Amino acid sequence: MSVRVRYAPSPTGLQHIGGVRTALFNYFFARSSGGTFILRIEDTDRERYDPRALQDIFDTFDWLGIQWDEGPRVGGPYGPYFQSERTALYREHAEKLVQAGQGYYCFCTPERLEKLREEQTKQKEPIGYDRRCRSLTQEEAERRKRGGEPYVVRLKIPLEGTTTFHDRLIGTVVHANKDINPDPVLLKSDGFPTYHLANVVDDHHMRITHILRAQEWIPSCPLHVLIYQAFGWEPPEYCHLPMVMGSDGHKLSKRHGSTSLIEFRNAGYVPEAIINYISLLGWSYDDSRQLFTKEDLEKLFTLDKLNKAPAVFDYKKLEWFNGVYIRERDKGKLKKELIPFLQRDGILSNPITEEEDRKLTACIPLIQERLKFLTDASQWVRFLFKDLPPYPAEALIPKKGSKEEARKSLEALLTTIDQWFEKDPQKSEEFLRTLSESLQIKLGNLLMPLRVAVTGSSVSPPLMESIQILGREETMKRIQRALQLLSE
RNA sequence: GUCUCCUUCGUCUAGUGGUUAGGACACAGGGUUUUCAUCCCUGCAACACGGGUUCGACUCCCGUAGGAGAUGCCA
Repeated sequence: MSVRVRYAPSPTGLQHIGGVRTALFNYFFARSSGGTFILRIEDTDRERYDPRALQDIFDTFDWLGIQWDEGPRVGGPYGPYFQSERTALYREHAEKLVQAGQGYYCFCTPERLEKLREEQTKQKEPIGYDRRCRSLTQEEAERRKRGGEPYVVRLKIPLEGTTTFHDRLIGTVVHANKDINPDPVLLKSDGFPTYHLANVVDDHHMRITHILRAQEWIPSCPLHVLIYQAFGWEPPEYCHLPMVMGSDGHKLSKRHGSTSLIEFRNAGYVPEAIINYISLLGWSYDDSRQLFTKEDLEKLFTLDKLNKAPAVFDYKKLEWFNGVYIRERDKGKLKKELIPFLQRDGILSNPITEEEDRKLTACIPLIQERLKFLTDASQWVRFLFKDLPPYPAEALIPKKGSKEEARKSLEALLTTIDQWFEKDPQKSEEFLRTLSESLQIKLGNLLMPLRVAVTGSSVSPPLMESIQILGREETMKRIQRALQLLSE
């Protein structure tokens, strides 16, 4: 039987690291085993539904380059792939359970349940439904239902015995039925199913063979198995993935920093880095390999190399991956990616001018290996496109140098500009070394004032190459201004 | 409270009875370099604890401790 797996997000919030990790593992498992990857939208919570969250799902996976074989936009033989369009199916199944005596109507109001919970908390009793409506006679229940009283459908959890499921990673897990959530709601009073019902019904009808999801679902797994059993269906194979934690050991969330993919994208992360790093959260290939492209993982991913223990999300390591992928990027592609960020920071016009485009192309090789994030580009290239912001005269003086030395350096450089400008780098450097010797100023100290004069900072891309891009006129102007600053 | 899961360097991990416990990130030091970065070298640092089983346990079993997750008409 060929593998069929799904990622089933709920459009109630932005796609985050944890969800995307689950999606990726499902996707890679499908690809590496020649199976099918399905996207199903679990939009059964009408209260929390957010259309922007739906769009975010599409945007996120488009950005990552992950495509599903069945689901929204592409369709498939087991659609529709929005649960909100399948409510008749769930209602029908819930009804079937009631008729079979596996479920029952419950008329308890949210207020009563609220009070019950309060009471249980106060008495330090286990919290859960007290199964009041379970003992209603069928006639009574039917009568109240027909009378228009709001109701939910609950599952009859066996009072005794145990429920067992097998997990590919964890092994066999046994729960005592008395410990399972007492008679969970399957169908809400608004006619929509809860996660438990919709999930099981769809996974069965969509012929899902493996369920890869986070370990936070383990506690509700026996409940799902019970639903399968109530319908007389065979449950799929389970594989509960280790959770992703923040640095404090708690489930990764907002307060740990950026968690939604859109944030990473806006912060200048590159999709290759995200995919590579996330894939190593709870999975590994061997004892040393770190670098994996999406294509690699589509071939190499295997459930056997999953880890059981939760993994702490390390922003530093992600950062490293980001640098790696920026460095090995095609220059043309990098340039295209950089433009929106540079426009956002007001460095390039929108649309970009020919002159800007020429300069940008020239400076990509200068900054590529210096970027950890796409957003870093602005600080490196601003001086090439914009006037220098004011800087103090002291900035022109090297740490182990004097004002006089700085002045001398700049004057010498200004008068000899034609001898080091527009020459090949080697000759230029040769000249500057000679100049530094004749002035008795160390090369570093000779060039630092120039660097600051031209770039406005003591940290910059390679100087001579930058100056080539800046142009002779502008360079001279900046040196003159620096000299003026020193004489004030 | 109850239930379930988990436990190797600070972090991600390799390891399936006999290893100087390996790699990566981070950190520290050094080299290359006109700054920064890249690159290279070196260092740092771990089997939670206690019992078994065994000639021999990081590896198997049982406890303890610690951590996490779940206990909704959210998923």
